[in-house]
Amino acid sequence: MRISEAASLSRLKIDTIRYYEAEGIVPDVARGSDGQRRFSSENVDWLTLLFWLRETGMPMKVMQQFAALYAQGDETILDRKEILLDHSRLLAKRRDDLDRCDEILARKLEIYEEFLS
Amino acid sequence: MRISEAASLSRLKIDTIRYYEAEGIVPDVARGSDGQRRFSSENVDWLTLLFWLRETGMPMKVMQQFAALYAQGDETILDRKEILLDHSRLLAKRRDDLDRCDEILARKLEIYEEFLS
DNA sequence: TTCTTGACCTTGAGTTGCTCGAGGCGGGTA
DNA sequence: TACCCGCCTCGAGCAACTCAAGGTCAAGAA
Repeated sequence: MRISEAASLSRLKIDTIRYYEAEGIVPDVARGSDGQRRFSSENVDWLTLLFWLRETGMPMKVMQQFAALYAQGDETILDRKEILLDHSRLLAKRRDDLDRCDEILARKLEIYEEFLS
Repeated sequence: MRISEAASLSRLKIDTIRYYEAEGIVPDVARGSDGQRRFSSENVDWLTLLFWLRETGMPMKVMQQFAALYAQGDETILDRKEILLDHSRLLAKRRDDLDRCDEILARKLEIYEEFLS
């Protein structure tokens, strides 16, 4: 498939996909005889993973590491597992942040309500 | 208190506090006779709120709006309430994102485990 | 008293991660 | 044939910091 379809499936924007490819975090994107990118469903799965990792705060540098490990093949699975476990710890921290912010908002809103009544 | 104390209490970095002030989202920071900033505990409360809003993804533009409303006084409380309610909807969306990403990570890790065993 | 240290100041440049605009190519339709 | 559409590359622009350079001032050591 072409880039627009890959974009809507992965949720990444077209520009972002091209940028990621330039940054070397999307391996093996084929090109048609017209010079346009052709994405396999494997590519799309990868892009989708990238979307979620980035959306939840993984830095580019880590994604680059992750992609480099992926490109090296199966013997790097332990390292990749470490990266994903680290990220899931980050997710937990983010959830705490959200809770904390929710509390603060609730308190502020309560004060507003008091004022408005 | 001085900027370093305000920073450690609010969790913002010193540079970020100065940047925020320059962007007009920290109202009324006093200066001592030495030209250095002096923060009141009100200032720190405000900075802390900014920290949590930003940490959870509120854009600068919205924070600027929010700060401008705050500076105008009590008759803007309804507008400020709207902004905070919007933000709390954003928090809910973020929580969904985290859950979604958690699922994806769990699935990936499962595949890794299968491979490793 | 002079010297150094440390916290603060301003200004301007650098960084990250996109995002957009300009200009160009090739394939399908009116 | 003319046009539109989706794709391409390259380079600039943007948001939100972050850091480096160079300067002031107060307090304590030599």
